[in-house]
Amino acid sequence: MGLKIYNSLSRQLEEFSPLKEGHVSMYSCGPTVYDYIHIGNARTALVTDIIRRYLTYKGYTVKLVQNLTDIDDKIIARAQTLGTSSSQLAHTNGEAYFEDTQRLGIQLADVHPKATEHIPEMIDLIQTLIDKGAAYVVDGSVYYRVNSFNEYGKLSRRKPEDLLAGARVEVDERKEDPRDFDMWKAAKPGEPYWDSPWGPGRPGWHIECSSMAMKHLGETIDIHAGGEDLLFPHHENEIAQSELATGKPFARYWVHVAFLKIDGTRMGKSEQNFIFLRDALDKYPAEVIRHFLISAHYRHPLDYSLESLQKSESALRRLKNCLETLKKYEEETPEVTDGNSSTPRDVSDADTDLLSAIKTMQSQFTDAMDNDFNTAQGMGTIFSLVSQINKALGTSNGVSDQTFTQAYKVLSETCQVLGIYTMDEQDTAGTAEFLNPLLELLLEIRQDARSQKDWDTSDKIRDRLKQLNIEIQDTHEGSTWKFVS
RNA sequence: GGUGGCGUAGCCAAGUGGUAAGGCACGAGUCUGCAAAACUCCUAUUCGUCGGUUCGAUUCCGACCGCCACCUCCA
Repeated sequence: MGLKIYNSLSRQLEEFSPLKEGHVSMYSCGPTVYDYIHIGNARTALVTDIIRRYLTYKGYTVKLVQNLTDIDDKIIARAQTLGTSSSQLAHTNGEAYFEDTQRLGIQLADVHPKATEHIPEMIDLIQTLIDKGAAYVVDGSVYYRVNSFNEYGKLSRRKPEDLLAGARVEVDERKEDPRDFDMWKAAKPGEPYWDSPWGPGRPGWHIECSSMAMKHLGETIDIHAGGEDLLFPHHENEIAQSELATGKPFARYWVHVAFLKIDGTRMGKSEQNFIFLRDALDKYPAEVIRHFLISAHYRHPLDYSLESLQKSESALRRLKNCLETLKKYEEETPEVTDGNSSTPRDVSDADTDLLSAIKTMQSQFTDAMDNDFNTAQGMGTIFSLVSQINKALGTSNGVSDQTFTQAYKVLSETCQVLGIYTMDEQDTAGTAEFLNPLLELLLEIRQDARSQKDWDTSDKIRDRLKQLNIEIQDTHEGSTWKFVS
């Protein structure tokens, strides 16, 4: 079964086949950098990241472009209140965006174009549209003539009369039609501007994405992603501009990510109910936040709460325990490298069972992800395998080290598609190495005390270490320690 | 008013025209000197309500109730 993607344009699940075999071009609408991003913004960025990781896992070569809108009304307004320049503010927040998303484990896109660095391309595109009679100039601003594109509304399924009936459409006497939107905004006094054939001004939001997407990915791109709020008018307008200019389909698959909610309503900057991603990252590990954000299908709303994050933390602990146990197995197993790996060895029933469970997980995980990137379901398959591995680990019923090694390999690779298991050593690793001999000594002393039933000493060591965030774990194979928070 | 979506156990959340994945919590157990940690097991005759189609519906259709979003800058 191949990959299916829900295409907002057709409102259907479609078989995915890229324009150029083996290659996928993907554009994701990035942030307007007038502030830090919140967790809701992060959801879209994360979904994009996972789609890209999965396509790569499937063997595609993916080119991902994600823009930065670094000039717009909000940036100008915010810069004024902060007493800084728009470009400085955009630069600072742009850097913060990269910092935050990378902390979340989101890989950098192949290109992160900035609007202000593509003004000539935008001017060209606007000129093309004017030449085609699809735009008109009024007082130094350029408007797109919606009436000139008869497919307008095909993405959002909005009819002209519906739009007009809304009564919330901005009234601007200078427009021929209330639906027309600006591609070039004439600069008001004091605003930053770029020169253009129509006078000083700045690009409109929609033209930015049209022109940057086409510049970096060509006239037709495979996947265009963004938050569901962008469907109208942003994406509708991108289509109108791009398709009228080129006469070709702009994007073949439109992917829209549902909102992150908080207390049942949308998390949004205007609602003032958001939580900055960086603040969340200060409290929870990146994998926990990732786990939470992908615990529901991307087209379904997800409600943010501390409780949900705690659930993710617990779930992830279960996964990590399993992975770490398997990893130890691998380290303790000398690699058999006789150059001929087909050496026959005894394969027990238990091996066969676990090996088949691993295969089942792989195919079910792929099925889940092939079904419009169903991360929630994919996660389910991962945890089912964890359960089976734990059983095998617990019973020591003759599962070979090689099988556990295989389990570790497959499980960790699968988790990495979702980005919920990083093999990077924790920053505590160095400290742990230093402390280990000391702790070994303490554990030894404690063990002596326990042998003599000196519970006071034994418990004192345990309790005092606990106060230092070091937890002693007594197992049947002796005592171990680890950091807890 | 127009458009789209959602309602599944205590909570979160997949899913299918043929009888409900997974996670968290709870409870029980294994281990332990006691704990903790870890692991195992257990938990929905039922999928908002009412009708209809069907041999059979949670899944399809209709109505209703409740919730959310977009139509204005927002991922």
